[in-house]
Amino acid sequence: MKRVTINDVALRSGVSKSTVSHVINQTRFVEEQTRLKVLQTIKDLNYRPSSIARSLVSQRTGTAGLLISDVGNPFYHEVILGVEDVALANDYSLFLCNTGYDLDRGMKFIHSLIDRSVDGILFMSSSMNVEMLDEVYRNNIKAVVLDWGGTDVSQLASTITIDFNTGICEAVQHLVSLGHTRIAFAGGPEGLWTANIRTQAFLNAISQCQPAVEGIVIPHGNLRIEGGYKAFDALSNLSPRPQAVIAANDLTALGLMWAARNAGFNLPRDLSIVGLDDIDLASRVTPALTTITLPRFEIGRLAMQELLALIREPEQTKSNHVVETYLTVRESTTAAPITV
Amino acid sequence: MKRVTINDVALRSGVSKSTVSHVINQTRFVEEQTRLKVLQTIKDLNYRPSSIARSLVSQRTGTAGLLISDVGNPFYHEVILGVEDVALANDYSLFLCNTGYDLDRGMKFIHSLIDRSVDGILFMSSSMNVEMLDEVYRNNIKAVVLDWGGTDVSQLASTITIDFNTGICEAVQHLVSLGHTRIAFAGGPEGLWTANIRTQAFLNAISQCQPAVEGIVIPHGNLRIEGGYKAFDALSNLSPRPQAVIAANDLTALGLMWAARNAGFNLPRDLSIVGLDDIDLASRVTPALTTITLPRFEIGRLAMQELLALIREPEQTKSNHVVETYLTVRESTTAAPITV
DNA sequence: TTGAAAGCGCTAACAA
DNA sequence: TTGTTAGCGCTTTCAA
Repeated sequence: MKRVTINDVALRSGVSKSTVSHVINQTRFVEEQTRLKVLQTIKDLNYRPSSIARSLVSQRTGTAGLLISDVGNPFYHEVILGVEDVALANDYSLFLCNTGYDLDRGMKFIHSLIDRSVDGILFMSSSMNVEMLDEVYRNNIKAVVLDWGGTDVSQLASTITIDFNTGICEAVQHLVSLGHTRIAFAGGPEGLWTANIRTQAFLNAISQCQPAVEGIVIPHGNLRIEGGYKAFDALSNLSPRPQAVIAANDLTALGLMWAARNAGFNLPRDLSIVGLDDIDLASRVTPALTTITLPRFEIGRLAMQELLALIREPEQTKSNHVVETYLTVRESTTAAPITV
Repeated sequence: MKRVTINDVALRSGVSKSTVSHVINQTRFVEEQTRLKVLQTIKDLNYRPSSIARSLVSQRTGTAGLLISDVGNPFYHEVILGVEDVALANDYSLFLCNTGYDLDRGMKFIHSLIDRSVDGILFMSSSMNVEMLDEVYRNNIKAVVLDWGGTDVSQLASTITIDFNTGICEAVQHLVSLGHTRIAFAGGPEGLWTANIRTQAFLNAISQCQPAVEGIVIPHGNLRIEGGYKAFDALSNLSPRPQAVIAANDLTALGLMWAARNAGFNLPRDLSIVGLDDIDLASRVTPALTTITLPRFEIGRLAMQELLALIREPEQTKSNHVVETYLTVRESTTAAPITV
């Protein structure tokens, strides 16, 4: 049960290895008759070239690493699909590297990817650092970094940043058009960059888009459902209570929603809620969640496309893409009660 | 910026390639002094052996394919973590292959994995078929199949099956001990094997564990939240209405829960609900969902361990593992109302 | 129009 | 105790 090699094909078709190779890769002219014979033999023997051997000579593997904090995070789900979509279409295979928010584990993965000579690495994990990027760069491996809050890495990699301002601005305008004048924002954990950037975008949106509106930040969330419960308590204690709230992510929004209902609220009448992320669940709860959508599938595609560009045109300068967010209106927002 | 090779190390340390190789792999005795010198040079040059070159000679890549229907499916989340856990500990890297329930796409992935000479493949996708398995087998690649409903494949691969009977039996007993005598089961789509096996397990549980209980199957769910809504309607129309329901999966259970609440039910008093899967969300909703737990992390670990065993001991016979499920009691089940 | 041969970076049998 | 050398399966130059 030995592997069929190019030699077997050559021998069986009475030609040399190089002819077989050229037939396969269409890399020089081969007489039609011999070409057909070779092709037939390949079929007969069910021959498939070893990409290992190919990689050794071509110095390219057709593989990339996908460094990600947590596959289970609904945010990444469609991002991964987008990445994979482009990868598959370009005959690239992806190594899954789930850091679990652990830097050491991340470094282990990076080394393993370097050893395996991947052509590129997609950094989609907050649990990365410049050291990793440096090491990757020194090994001449291309990298694309998604929405990282750390120091400037544009010398080492291409980057993709998500612009929360556009979406949050739309959300604020939407709420204002519904008559809301006090809008709360249920933020994430204080130390977390990905959370801070969202809170900041909210404050920007208020001052830039609707300076007349009063924006109230409810801090210390945790970007999970329980955080939404707590945010609801905090919100309830405000006086006067805001009738509209934008959450730092959809899970927080769902937590708010469920806590509000448990407190006897009629939704959306008593409280307009806007999420952020547009996870699967968002459109499937009742009332369906109005939320700020991140085009995640497109982000994934873009990231992989950029990586391929970097790999294929080594001279190409690294780019910094910005992806905009936008509001998706569903049922969880409604007109503010009329104040008499 | 050329890659550092074993030759560079050999030259720089004034020894031969083989000595360097033997130092690295500890595969024959090397005098302490030269050993140290080689080690030092490796550090100085920051040398890392190319696993591509290694694979070419060893005929082993240290890679495996993870064929999965949908990374976003919460069921697979912890399974993946388990797989990865064992993989990383054994210096194995995983190729992510997300079939998206598409057989053609699956076959494309299989071919790509064969070309890349993976040592083994984990089939965790309902969208597979025997043809794939056959092709993999013919290429001398090991395979482990998780919980597949198709024909017997024990000649081609090791298998892991999930035993729903144990968990569902426990659930039925739990409900009976709470005083319930009519128990509904909200099933999945009719054609789907993974759904049928669960319904069947429910019927078995009734007849084997608690034949005195009346079991009512509500068919045609879709294993999603909306399916739970519909199941609630169906359930409401039953007369007398069952006061306890087991759902084919957690999402269905959540749908039931939310529909019941929208209908003004007081939960769990008016309806005891049991889920199946124990997804993350299950413990975080209110009331927290009593559910039948699948030890998913362990399933993942087991699958990868079995694959490694197959790879490392080619003589080993393929095994068929059975993993048991069990009940996790939370808040969504309570005593049946006393019938006067 | 095709073949021979060198070489990608490594391991391991055979020599010394 | 270590070095020489023949591959692993392929691509690609150079020659014919």
